[in-house]
Amino acid sequence: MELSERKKKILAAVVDEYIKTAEPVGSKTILQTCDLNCSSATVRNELAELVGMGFLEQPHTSAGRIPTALGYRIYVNELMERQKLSIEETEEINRGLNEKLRQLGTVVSNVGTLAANLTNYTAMAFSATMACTVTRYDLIYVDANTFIIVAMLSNNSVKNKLVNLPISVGQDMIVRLSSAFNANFTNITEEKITPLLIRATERAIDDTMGLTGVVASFAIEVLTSEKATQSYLAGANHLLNQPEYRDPGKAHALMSYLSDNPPLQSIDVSEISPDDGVRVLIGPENVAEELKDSSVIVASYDAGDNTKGLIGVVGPTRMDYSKVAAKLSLIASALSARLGGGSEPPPGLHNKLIVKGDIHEP
Amino acid sequence: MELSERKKKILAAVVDEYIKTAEPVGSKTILQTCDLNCSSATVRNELAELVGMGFLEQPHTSAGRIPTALGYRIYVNELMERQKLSIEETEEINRGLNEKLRQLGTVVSNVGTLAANLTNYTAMAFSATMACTVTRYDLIYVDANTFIIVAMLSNNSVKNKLVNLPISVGQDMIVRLSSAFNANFTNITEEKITPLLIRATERAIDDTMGLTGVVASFAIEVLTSEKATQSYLAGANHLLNQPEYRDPGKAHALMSYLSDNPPLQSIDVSEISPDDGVRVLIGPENVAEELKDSSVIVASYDAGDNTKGLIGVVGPTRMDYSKVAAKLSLIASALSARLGGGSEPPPGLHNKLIVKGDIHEP
DNA sequence: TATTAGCACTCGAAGGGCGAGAGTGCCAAC
DNA sequence: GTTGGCACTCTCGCCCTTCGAGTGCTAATA
Repeated sequence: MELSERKKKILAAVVDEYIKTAEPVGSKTILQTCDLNCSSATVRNELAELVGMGFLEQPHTSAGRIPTALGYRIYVNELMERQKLSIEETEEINRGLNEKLRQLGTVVSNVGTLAANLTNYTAMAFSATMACTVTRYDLIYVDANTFIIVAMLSNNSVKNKLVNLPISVGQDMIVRLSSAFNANFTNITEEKITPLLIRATERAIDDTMGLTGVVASFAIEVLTSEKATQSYLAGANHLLNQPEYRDPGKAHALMSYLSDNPPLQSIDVSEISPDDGVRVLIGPENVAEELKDSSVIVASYDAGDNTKGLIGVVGPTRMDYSKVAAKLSLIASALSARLGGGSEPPPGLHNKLIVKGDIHEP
Repeated sequence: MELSERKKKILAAVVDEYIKTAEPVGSKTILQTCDLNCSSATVRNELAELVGMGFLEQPHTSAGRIPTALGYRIYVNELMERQKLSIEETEEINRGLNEKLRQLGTVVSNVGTLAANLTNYTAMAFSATMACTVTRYDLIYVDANTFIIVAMLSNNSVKNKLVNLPISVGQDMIVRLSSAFNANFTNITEEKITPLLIRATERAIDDTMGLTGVVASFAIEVLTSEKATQSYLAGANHLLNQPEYRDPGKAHALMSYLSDNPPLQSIDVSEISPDDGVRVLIGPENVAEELKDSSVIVASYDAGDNTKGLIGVVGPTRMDYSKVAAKLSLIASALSARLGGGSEPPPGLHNKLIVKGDIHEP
């Protein structure tokens, strides 16, 4: 079914206006915002037809019109003008990214906070890594009671741990331990590190003190955590900005849902539009009951090293799709450029050398 | 001014009841909850006197009484029975701590989430570390284009970074670099690592490729980040549970304040009661305007390695002081035991060995 | 046939009045 | 010092009315 040019104009005007004011918009208001050469009566006729088609609805017989989920969908797909971010806004995002990424700590939480701040909506960040293995162990002998485990992973990140022993251990033992691990524990996934393997190694290197077990459980812990997904909720306060969450019950329900089950998990990455890297889920298009009258905008980024990340923003269906989508898209692609290919040097570091990998903190 | 035994009983009853119901409590209700051998009229007289003394107030002439900030203060200081947590509750906290600490990642955010979950209030966690230095550098040669920096800090944590070089570097250079850093860059604070020192070292080891700079800036970054404080807000949704934040404007204002300026920063650690390690700030006792009608309960823990941490809980002045204080106190001391002295082995690891320090992740 | 002007109509939001109920304050008696 | 009793106060919830924005419809018009 094709919409006439005028209907499109009117539908777009309703959505735009409703996004701004959160109140049903009437025929007169439409006349003021977009210049159609006709009277309010004509607009009313058109509005009535749009209601019939399912793009608009009226809360009460004599109120203005508000968009339905379908209406928003048409708007997002065809009608809305793709926002160009102003230079200031682009600058702001880049500045934010530079600052946030320079600070150490989990990228995920920083990105979440950043997205929330920049869009003024509640944001979630999410990242998942594929299974990986340890490619190399280094055990650093510190003193008779102390050594450091350093493990290099297949995704090029490095993990370490300081181990204090209640008894003395010779440097030779550490060396033996190290070569045993490099021989038997590299390039295997976490499940392959069995008690059997540990027992065998202990016998092989004559380890009576359980050192093998310590290093092995470190490896298991690291690999498990690497597989684990991280998620983060930021800017919950922005929810309360929106009049549709005026009812504390609703706000509470949604917020609790968001803190417990980050909805980004259920999003199929393959469905993200390839051209701008953004996906919009409007109201009932969300599977979760709690999100049926909210919208979610998601962008995916490539965090390098086998890791895919998602950033999303949650708000009322009456959301500034155009602006938020533009911002998320920019954030995602800037992130991919910084974290992903590694072709660009990370900001704020020597540019003589390509320094890859992150600083790790406890 | 001394309160009669009966006045104390009545005041306690009012606070207890109001904490439960959030509604002004009348003389009859008091008679039901605590058995005083007198009539409601007598209670009314006592109530009137308590109002006169400033411990209670009435919202309207003919409503029941609610506690004033002063009333809560007396209650917290003298009246409330120090809750003994049930075995189940203690278990729950310990289980929570074990799980949360086994998961990798920042302790701060986990502790915050845990406190929020266990108390059903909004929680904040905060930690600050004293200045520290690098005590030892190890540079691990991986291949001609790659090496790993491992730095041991004076607070016994270990940091690392993987460096990729666009050009080849010999193993001998890495060794020279390593000994130079151990000679000149250990035990100095971040400010002492000057361009001058870097230049001098470069000349000394014949480094024309800026390697010294890379390692030095890593050291600076690590030391700076170690000084930095972390803070974290969790369980924002619990705020909306409380009827006093029914008004979305209020809820929003408080939540925004909490996300932007974690109020724990301003808390003077020295004022925390030494016996249970908890401090209670009631309503107007808070300096921040936004917290004037909320209460904050804070506990401090020792995260070991020169690090002090705070966990706090924010809620309406009508807060379950007794239970929350007990829980926070337990969480804090359990945390101190685990992170602090190092006298106890961390959970879930070999108990043959004392393993200290954390696993670090990107 | 599409558009317009006009008019009656509908419905929600806002405001005022009313009754019920909870709880007090006070007084006189014990 | 305590008690029973009674009049008083104030809020909350309810219903009613009014007001106004915006519609739907119809008949006239280009």
